[in-house]
Amino acid sequence: MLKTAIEMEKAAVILKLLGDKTRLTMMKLMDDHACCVCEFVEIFQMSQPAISQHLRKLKDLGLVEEERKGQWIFFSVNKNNEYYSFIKDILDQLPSQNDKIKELEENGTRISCC
Amino acid sequence: MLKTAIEMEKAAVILKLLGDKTRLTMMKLMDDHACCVCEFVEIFQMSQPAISQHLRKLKDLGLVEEERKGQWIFFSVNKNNEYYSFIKDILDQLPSQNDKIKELEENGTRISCC
DNA sequence: TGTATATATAAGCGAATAGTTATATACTTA
DNA sequence: TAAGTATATAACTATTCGCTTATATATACA
Repeated sequence: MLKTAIEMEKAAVILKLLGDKTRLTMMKLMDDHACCVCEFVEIFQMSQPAISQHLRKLKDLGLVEEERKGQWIFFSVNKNNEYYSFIKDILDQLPSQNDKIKELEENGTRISCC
Repeated sequence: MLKTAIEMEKAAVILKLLGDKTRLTMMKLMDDHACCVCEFVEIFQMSQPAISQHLRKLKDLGLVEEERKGQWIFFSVNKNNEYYSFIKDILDQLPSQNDKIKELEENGTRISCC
């Protein structure tokens, strides 16, 4: 039953990562929109390294992917990840965080993607 | 949007609790079976206080409920909890842990409930 | 090329976490 | 009531975690 053990382990690791309010909100946002680091800095009023470190943890597990667009690097949920459906079921039960994107747009701090 | 904020916060707290392999497995087991502390001690080969402390955290959040039956206290998932459906969706994606109960029965260390 | 902006990484620190051992409490049964 | 079993709690410890500051790297543009 090695596979079972590994899957419980993996599930626990994923849930632990999602068990942080900042990362959870980031994931919810990135499931709908590609976001860059500076947007998260604005949204969470948190230092840039702190945001980068959260994203790195998510990336290390394959939960998010990045795409550079010039100056910016856009992060989004990696929907090809083996565990995406597991994560998606969780994210779908969370309240929309789109108001945060709207705020960025109103502030003029939204980085548009193209 | 206070409610939204509270719910994200609560979701993160729940996910953090589930983000521990021992607690996650306990929850999966307790979703199907009422279990007592000494069974978990046997299953996880972990000290009794360690198990009690995990259960206390789950109980403090209202995720599990307990029922004393004589000498033993049986713990099970609290299906009346406001967030049960959130948790259930997660548990349903995990591999069955019933083999662990079967092992107890084979060892003669399963405490039957009545 | 030089300066500004965006992001990543490294080192360090305080708080939280998961386990331990020791001890207290509660129930069972002889 | 005394001894045994089940569970809880307290105190302690090592590790992990999330953040900070300082610095490095990468791109844009004048």
